[in-house]
Amino acid sequence: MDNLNVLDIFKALSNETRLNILKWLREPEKNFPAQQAHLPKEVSIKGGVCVGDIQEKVNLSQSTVSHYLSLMQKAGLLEAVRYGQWTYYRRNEETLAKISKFIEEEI
Amino acid sequence: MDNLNVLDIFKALSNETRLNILKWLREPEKNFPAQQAHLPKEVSIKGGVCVGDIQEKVNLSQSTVSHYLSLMQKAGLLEAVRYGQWTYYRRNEETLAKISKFIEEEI
DNA sequence: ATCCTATATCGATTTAATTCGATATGTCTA
DNA sequence: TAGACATATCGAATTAAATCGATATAGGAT
Repeated sequence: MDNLNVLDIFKALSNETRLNILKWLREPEKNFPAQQAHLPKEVSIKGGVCVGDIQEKVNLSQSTVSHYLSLMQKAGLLEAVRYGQWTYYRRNEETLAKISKFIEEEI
Repeated sequence: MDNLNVLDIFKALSNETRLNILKWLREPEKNFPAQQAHLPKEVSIKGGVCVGDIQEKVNLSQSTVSHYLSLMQKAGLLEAVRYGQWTYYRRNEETLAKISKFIEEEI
């Protein structure tokens, strides 16, 4: 949570599926039709999509997708919110903005 | 030369030494004292540093450094200018700018 | 307590990246 | 043309990433 772990971020971005996940999470409603179906109306995890919905879309094993999401979270690209038995992942815009700035200013 | 090869770019950026090389090439005169010592005064390869000077600084084998530079060039992060027996590598600012924009707008 | 479902972790296998020393290529100089 | 450098490429060894199925954990429902 502290400073950017630039190497882990670039490693996480070096994979087509993971890039797609990030891209799709820009517009969760559009890309994940069943989005937040498990949440009661009064709860909302803005921009969050659960692991199962993501897995269905990427067509890789459950363990692989879980691993990918965990990698991205550790790199700071995603944040996770747990609701009941579901984990909702959403973009961490702060890191995305920082890494873009980092390329402009420090690389 | 065509469009961004985003995956190759991120892979190239996923390595500390390669990141350092890019960073150092922002200020070649400062980071490579012997910079362009082989060039006659009337020739200038703006921002370019030869493989040997880079190798000396990173302290990896000649073949590894050559390979790194080639990777970065193929990814579009560097461009190479040959002068005599030397190859001068310099930053390709266009790609750097594009990748930063890509993160902002498309990931 | 038991079962079901969602997600995480483990262990193993396959595939890709790192890194080297040796060799090839290309250019300059004598 | 031969030798000396600078750089590139090759082949091999080691290390890391990708990916899976199986199993563990944790919450919800009966």
